[in-house]
Amino acid sequence: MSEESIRRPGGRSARVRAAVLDATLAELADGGYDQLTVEAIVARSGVHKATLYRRWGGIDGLIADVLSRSVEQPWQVPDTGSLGGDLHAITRLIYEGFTDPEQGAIPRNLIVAALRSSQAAQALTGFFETQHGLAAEVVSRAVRRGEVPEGTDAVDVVRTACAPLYYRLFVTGEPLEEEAAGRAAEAALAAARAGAFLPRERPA
Amino acid sequence: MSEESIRRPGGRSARVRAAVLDATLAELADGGYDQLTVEAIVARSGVHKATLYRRWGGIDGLIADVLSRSVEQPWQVPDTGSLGGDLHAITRLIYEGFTDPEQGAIPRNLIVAALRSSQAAQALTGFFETQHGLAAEVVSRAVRRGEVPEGTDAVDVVRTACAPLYYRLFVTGEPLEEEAAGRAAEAALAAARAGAFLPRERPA
DNA sequence: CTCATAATGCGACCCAGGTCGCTTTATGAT
DNA sequence: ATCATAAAGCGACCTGGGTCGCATTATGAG
Repeated sequence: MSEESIRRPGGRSARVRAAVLDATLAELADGGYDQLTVEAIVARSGVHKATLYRRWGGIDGLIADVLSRSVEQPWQVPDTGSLGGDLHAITRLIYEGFTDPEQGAIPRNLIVAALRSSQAAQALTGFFETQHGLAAEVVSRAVRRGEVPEGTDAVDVVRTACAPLYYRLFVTGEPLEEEAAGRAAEAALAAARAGAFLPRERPA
Repeated sequence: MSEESIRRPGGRSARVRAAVLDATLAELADGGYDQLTVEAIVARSGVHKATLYRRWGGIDGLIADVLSRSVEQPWQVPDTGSLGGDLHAITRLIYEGFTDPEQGAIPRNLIVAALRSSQAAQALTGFFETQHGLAAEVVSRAVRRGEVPEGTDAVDVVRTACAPLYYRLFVTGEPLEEEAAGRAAEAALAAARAGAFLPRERPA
């Protein structure tokens, strides 16, 4: 949206954007969901309120922008040599990313904030599409190795591994322990091996 | 919270509560997340704004009340004779509940609304705790039948079956098809059979 | 039937979120 | 260096969510 469509990528616009995004993350870090107010961001960044509304349209657009920015920073897809190892590594990454006592609050609050706005929710959809696409690579490799049957829906394996973590964190509000993350990976692995992610043939 | 703690369960309080909750559901039905405003509910129910704030404290409390009310209406846990059949029935119930072209909007918007408030999110946690507890029965039966290994974490099987549906609907925003629901059940079944939900012994 | 009072109705009020028109600044092209 | 203009600053203003004090109603007890 507000990627490189800026007419003047020179100093000022960039500085303002950086200031606002930094302030947003900072606010997200110590504050949380409810404290993420335009006033606070304006106060912290020193940018005028009207400017923020003009460029982002409000909190929603701001969160969406933060999200789309985080997509641009790719991560290293694990490659341990086995599907089980890779899935465990992925769920562990998620687990650590969200539960780290210091840095975990930022992504956690970011997702929560994104869930609270229709506009940002769309950005979230794109975010996960990207992440799923990247992560699906571990399944493709496993198919090539013959670990799981050909025709296995790679993205669905990833979804199955990740879903329980997000489910706990953001839907049911249950605590997320390390063991739960491991189990989710284990379950996805077992299901994939059993062929649960093959295109179904009969309506059952 | 606001269950039977009402001092005057007689006509008026009950009428007001019914009117407000009905109006909330109605608003949830046709409107959606963002249209769920106090003004709209007040206008539709004929109840005064101040009354609503006094009794529920705002939209958050109202949603929480609607949620806790829906918990009281228990559902029939399926018993098809096999774990696979039961899990499929459960995910199908969820699928139909949320995707029904007419009635589906209400629970969908209700969850979305609940996700948007700290207070209602707590009510959601209780809601899922109850649902999980009920649904876990199908796993307990399967353990007794010897379908899955003894020691299997029943609630975790249920979580694994349900998580992908909620994940799609409320986190990633992907569409939820019937096939995806079936696959989730299938995956949970396969994983349970393979012993993925046994207490782990070694740190792996 | 009467009465104390819980609960709602009512409207004025406050204030934070968001908008608007204008001014000022700084970017990038000439 | 100059200049047209995109973008940010600025403050007044508007709107609507949320609160307060008081009047009114209806409930349930005696």
